[in-house]
Amino acid sequence: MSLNKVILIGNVGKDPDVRYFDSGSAIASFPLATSERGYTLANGTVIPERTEWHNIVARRDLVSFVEKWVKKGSGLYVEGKIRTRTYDDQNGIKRYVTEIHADRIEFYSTGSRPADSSMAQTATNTSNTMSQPVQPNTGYQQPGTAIQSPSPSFSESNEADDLPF
Amino acid sequence: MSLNKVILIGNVGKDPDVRYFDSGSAIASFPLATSERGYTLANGTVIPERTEWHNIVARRDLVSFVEKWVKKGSGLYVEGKIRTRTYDDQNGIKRYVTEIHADRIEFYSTGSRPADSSMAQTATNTSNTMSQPVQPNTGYQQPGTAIQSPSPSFSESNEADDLPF
Amino acid sequence: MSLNKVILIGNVGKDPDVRYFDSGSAIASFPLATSERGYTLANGTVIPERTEWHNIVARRDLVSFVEKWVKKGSGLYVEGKIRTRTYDDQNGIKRYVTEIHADRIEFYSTGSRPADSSMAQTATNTSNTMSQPVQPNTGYQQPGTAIQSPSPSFSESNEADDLPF
Amino acid sequence: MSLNKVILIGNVGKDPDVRYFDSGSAIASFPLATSERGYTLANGTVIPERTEWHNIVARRDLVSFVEKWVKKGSGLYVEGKIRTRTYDDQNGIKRYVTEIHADRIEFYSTGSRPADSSMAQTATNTSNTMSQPVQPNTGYQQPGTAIQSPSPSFSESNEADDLPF
DNA sequence: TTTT
DNA sequence: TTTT
Repeated sequence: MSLNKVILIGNVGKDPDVRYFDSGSAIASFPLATSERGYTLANGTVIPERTEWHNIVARRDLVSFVEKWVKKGSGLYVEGKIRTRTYDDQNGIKRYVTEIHADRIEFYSTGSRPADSSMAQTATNTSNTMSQPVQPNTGYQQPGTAIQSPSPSFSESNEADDLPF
Repeated sequence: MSLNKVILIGNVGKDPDVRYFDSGSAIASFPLATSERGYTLANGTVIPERTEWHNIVARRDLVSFVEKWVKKGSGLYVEGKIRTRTYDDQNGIKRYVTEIHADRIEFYSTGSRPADSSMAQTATNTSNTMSQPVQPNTGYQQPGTAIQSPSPSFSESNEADDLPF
Repeated sequence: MSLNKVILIGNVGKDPDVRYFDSGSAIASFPLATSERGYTLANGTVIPERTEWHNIVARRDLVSFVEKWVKKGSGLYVEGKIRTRTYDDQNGIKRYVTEIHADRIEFYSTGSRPADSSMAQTATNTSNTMSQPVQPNTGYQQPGTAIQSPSPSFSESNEADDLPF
Repeated sequence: MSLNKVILIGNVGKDPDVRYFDSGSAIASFPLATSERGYTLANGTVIPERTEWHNIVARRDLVSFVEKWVKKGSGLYVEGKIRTRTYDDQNGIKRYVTEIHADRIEFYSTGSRPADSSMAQTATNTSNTMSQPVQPNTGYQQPGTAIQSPSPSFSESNEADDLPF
């Protein structure tokens, strides 16, 4: 009887941090910015642009995707849930930090070039016929794709649909 | 080029706090719980239930709606955006708090009784033919309504659609 | 530069239809009802309840989940995208049918019993310690779970999070 | 116990059709395209781009917004619910058409110019200090705005927040 | 019929 | 700390 759903489109603030644990699991995290454009009211009041920073946390299959493709500046579509965790800071004071635990991460092309979507979508689809990105971290690169309620990056994206309709 | 969207269904943790300002504006806030049911893994590991608390903030027209109808225990559907603000605590330490700024709040009946939705939906609809809730805060009351991509509580909900289809 | 996202919570209208193809692929489909509660306007006009029927289509991993667990009456959370396809009817007239292609399907308990969520969540999690539903199709059964931006039924749901936080 | 929610980002296929009724109500409708980018599978299979057309229906306050600002080519963010209605075609055959009844419509800038968002947002905010678009239908114009869980076009968008935080 |  |  509960729903906790977040949908974000924004830009990555810095290269993801990826940590591996002895258990074999891993976690990737990075900041994502969403921006509300400023405007001016009828009475002349200027409402400035406002940028919101979200702490994105990725686990399991999403870790390798993030590690391989997500960079500072990447334009992303992120679905997930809100989680607030507590920790004690250096002064022993209880602190709260709210994070978005991602269930889905997709590139969201910001409009410009007709990006090649195939290579970034599937961890298992490495031997495809598409050209690989040559200099993946040179500024604006986005293996991006349009999102149609973006299919799960790993389980469904690039599988063939050999169905009669 | 940005999207910051949150959709929650959960229960209100305590009666809302409503504050009025000299400017004439007002703000209502309350905690909302969403719960992830626990489960047991194949290997026997027990994953306990997990409850997430969200700080909901309502402004403008939503304030009077919240003040009038939302109580501890209310089952709500909330749409909004994530905002993190900072403040200095009593020790002058910068603190962060993440809130959900609501764009839409609707009652979400948790299934049981065929609740009467009309009275809770519209601030302008006070003289309707429906009975008012008598003891609005006695436990499980929910003026609730099913949600069909719930229409804005105040601008669209109970207006007649005198259209030919 | 595109988004096509649907989120539904409703009830299954009849047992799913599952079809298998020579290629090895399969498809499951079933109707899902969402209901808008009726209400009475201030002027006395009665707006009746309205039920919307959605054609849900599931593919790949979701097929076996649907086949095994989804029944007439099931309360479901469905995420997906809208797709309209055309076909020629028996009179050779072009017809349109709009479907929701599911990316995620979860049970959504309608409140009542503290349902046991584990068994319905993971196709690979059959040997867990939880009791199986005995009479899975006797009316109100729902292996259901609360949804926290429900994790992918198959790729993420019941995996252990052996992480330090 | 129901949710019927659609979120779309796409482009308008042709200028909206606006109809007025004797009752004083009005309705606007237009097609919106969302596109799934094509890709090539590992085995060489080419999956072509796929465009989905959605029938958007706007009522009440949204009508005047649509009439004034939405044009063929406009990049829009649309929230609403799915509705399928029936009608008898010229041969007396029952036909179905699925529409998206919009609860919210916002411009979604496709990246390029730093568009001025103020004028398109609020029907009541006509005397603001922002310049009005001079030739609103000359191709690419978009009064657009970034969307932060976009605030209701008419009830909340450009109101001042004269709150102390 | 739109966009990239 | 990102983008427009």
